[in-house]
Amino acid sequence: MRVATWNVNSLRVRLPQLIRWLNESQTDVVCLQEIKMVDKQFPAKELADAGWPHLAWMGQPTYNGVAIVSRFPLENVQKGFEDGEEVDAQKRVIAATVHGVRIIGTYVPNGHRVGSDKFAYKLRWLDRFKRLIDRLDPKTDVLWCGDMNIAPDDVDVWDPFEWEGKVLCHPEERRRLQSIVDWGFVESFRERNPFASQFSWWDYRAMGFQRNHGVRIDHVYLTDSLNKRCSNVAIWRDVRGWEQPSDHVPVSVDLD
DNA sequence: ATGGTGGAAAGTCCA
Repeated sequence: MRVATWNVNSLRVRLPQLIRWLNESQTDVVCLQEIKMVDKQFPAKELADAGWPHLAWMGQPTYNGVAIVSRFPLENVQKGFEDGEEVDAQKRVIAATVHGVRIIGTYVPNGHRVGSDKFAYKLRWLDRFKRLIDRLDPKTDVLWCGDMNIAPDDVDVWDPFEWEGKVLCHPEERRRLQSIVDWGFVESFRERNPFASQFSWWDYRAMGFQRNHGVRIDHVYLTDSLNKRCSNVAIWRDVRGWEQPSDHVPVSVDLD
């Protein structure tokens, strides 16, 4: 089973690319972020006709929005935190079980600038997500993927000196990510590529992709049982060079 | 250089 994550930056604009990429990559399940549409706009028929009929989505006007697109049935779909706390107006979490694997897709807040209200929201959001993970069992098959908006280490940034202490790299967000990982996750890409500097996002501005000014902020985390079943991790860099690309590329894992 | 480009949506907000 191939499972992936992709921040599409508008599913309306990127739908042809999504269907093309699903076919070329033969991906079975993909978690999407930034679909940027309300629920009634979701292209369920188009995706079903293309061969991915099992769908869950949670949109909002203009911003955010997450979805799961699958060849296989989705069970126990969860939309949002569903933790009894105040409902988050920003739609950033969706989960479902596929063939016994609990798949959680997230669009972690960007945080804008360190010290801003948005950065404080990002840290609160990560604390709340940690509590969601704490309610699960690390001995079960859990896959957490998405646009994490955090570069875990300096090697995940094109210029770590330029980025030091800034949003995506600040110690406070890295510490929170690590505390979630410490619950019982392995970061699938870094586990298999200890020293590789490969990126998943490049700024549209200032020729970011052409100059390879990128960061690796899209990740797939696996519990130990799933990590043992993982035979491959891929960052689909070429997709960034397609016509009218998202600023992010897909990241996939293969589970035997 | 607090810029730049792209997307939603119709003047800005967000990344």
